[in-house]
Amino acid sequence: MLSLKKYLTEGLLQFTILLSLIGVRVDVDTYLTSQLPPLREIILGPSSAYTQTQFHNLRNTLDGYGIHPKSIDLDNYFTARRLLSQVRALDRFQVPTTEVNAWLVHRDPEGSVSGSQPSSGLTLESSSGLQDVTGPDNGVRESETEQGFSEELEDLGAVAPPVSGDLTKEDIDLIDILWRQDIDLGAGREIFDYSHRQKEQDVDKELRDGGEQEDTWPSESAEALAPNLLVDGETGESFPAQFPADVSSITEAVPSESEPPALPNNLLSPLLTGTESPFDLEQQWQDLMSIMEMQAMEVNTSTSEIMYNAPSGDPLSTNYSLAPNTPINQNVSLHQASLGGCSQDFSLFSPEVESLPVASTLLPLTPSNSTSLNSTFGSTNLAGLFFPPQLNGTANDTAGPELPDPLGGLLDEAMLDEISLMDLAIEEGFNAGQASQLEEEFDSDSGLSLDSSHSPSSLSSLEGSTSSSSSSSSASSSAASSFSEEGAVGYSSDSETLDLEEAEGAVGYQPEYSKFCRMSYQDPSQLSCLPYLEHVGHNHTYNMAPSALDSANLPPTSTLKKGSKEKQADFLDKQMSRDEHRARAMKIPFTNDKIINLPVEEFNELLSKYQLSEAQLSLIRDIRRRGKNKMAAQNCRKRKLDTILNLERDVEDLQRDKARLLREKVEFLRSLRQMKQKVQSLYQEVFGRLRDENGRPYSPSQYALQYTGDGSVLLIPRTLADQQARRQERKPKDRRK
DNA sequence: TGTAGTTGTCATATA
DNA sequence: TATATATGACAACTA
Repeated sequence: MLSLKKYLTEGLLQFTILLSLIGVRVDVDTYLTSQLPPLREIILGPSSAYTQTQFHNLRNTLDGYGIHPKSIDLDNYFTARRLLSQVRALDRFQVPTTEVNAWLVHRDPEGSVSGSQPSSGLTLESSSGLQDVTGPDNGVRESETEQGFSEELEDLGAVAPPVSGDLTKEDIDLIDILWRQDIDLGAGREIFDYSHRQKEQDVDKELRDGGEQEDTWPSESAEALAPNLLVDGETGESFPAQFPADVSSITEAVPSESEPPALPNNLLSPLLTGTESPFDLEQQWQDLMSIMEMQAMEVNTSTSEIMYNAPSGDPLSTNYSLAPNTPINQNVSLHQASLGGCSQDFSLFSPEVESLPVASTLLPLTPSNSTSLNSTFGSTNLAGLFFPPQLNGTANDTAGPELPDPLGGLLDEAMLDEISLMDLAIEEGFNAGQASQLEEEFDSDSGLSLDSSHSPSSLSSLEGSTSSSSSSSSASSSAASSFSEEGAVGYSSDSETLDLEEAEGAVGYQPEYSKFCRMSYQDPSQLSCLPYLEHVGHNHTYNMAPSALDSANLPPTSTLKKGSKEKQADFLDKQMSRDEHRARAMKIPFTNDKIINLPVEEFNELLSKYQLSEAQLSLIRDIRRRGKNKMAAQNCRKRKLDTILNLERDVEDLQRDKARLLREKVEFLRSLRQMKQKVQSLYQEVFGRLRDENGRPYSPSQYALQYTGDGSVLLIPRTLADQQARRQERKPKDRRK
């Protein structure tokens, strides 16, 4: 038996290692917080809230269920009070944290392992040690919670890689072996559970022998500890069941009821079978593997959430014992653990109690109601507040399956969103890379030439230059000054003829753009240094003054020959624009640069200085108009490009926001589903315990529980409950109107 | 030769 | 009304 326990313990431990390596985090702290007291009680003993014998309050009555002064059923009474308190605690909407703790396990030397074997492991020290472990974790969880969901998602996987990086070959082999072990683990979960219970019974026995326990640590708590450990259908981990503890108390309190006296284990067994019978272990592993694949795709938690939030009735999700109760993500925080102590730790590895198929376990308690309980969940009763009547009929079939509810549509919608979320996640990653590529490269084949750095204007935009100044009114003085320094587009400033005073008032353009344009005529070979400008063969110098072109393009005169001068003249002719040719032909006495860029006043003054014919004046005005329009066209194209780029960025941002909101929505829906399951189980349990004056259970078809605003639970006739439900249904409709 | 991208130009609208 | 600017559309040019 010891070897078997050791084997299984190691299996659990190794499975946890495996989970941590694949990035699955299992939150232990969740189950140790005040939200779920039973586990802490099981470990540390019952809290005062549940064990205090409030004799001064014995006459308090739970609505519809009082304590008869002559036959005080304290156990039943306090159980009912606890249930009521849990029902009242449900109004606090609670988003489950996705905190997961994993353990970086090292194998202790054999001696130490044997020394910390389960048989001698669970002592009071171990429980205190648990607190020590969970203490700092809580702090971590709180800080992570503050960071927010999206940030948490963005940080996924930050811790896990080093673990695998430290793996030795032995570790890998071990993981491989364990992986196969774990695949077979499901078949032996009953054994698992039994071993755990056996272990706990050993512990209990040891505690009794040691006599170190106080009286307030009753043996029944240890007994409750043992039978209430359930096995997680997915991980094989043992976890305490919340309700079976009550079940045992019920059987003790009401032995003469329809339920025959049964050992706690016997009570647990149907629960276990109820939990596991629907499970196809192979299917579970496929699910797990699919999660791993999703995570490998860097779809982060969203995909795993998708897996867990299958639509109602989806056997995958409904049978997924991990699903709503074991939020996982890739946040892996590693804790040190030893083989010896892991068995105790695993007992804490419990999903939330809502996952338990309470309904199915409770049915045997009220066999007389079993046929009519389905109708209990009418639209007006407590469950009716959460479940539609037409769907509640399936509530008792199995506790595991998803409860159809009014939110089914939302869930279905969520599933659709999740599908798109997955696409988004993939798409998001792609866009991120694309965006970075856009920033890094200046090449694009898009028809819109989004980052067409072939165009000098886009180059200027990518350099982060003053696009606004260029796109805005070009007549600004700053733009003009920059223009005076860098020269205009295509209308190179003739430094020999154009003084700065005249140029100051000229219409400016982007300096960077002008810089490259000047490069193009000063030294065309420099274009080869800019591959994105290589194939730009357009003439940007058609307005350039011939003198400037000469100085810029002509090789040293010493090397010139007479023949080459003609070639240079032809080259210069080709470099000149049509307007320059015309201006030359018309003998316009000033440069096109001046014609285009001078302010109107100065331009008029310039015209007044010369006696020009009508043809000349017309040509000058055309040159000025075309030149300005040319720059305007360039500005316009650049603005268009900037607009497209900004829109692209906005789309990416919106996609990111949408994905984040979808993830949050999935989280909320998951939490809502958990609460609904809890409400349903509590309702059934409370209703099943109610007895009339003759000690007979109430018929769900005739009575229903109603959850009033002041927190009390009333047992009312079903007809009345139906009426009230109809009123509640009308209210939202009226509001819509 | 066809195609895509760039640029210049025209026509038009607007400030 | 004149001027400047913006923009769609088209053509020319180049790779």
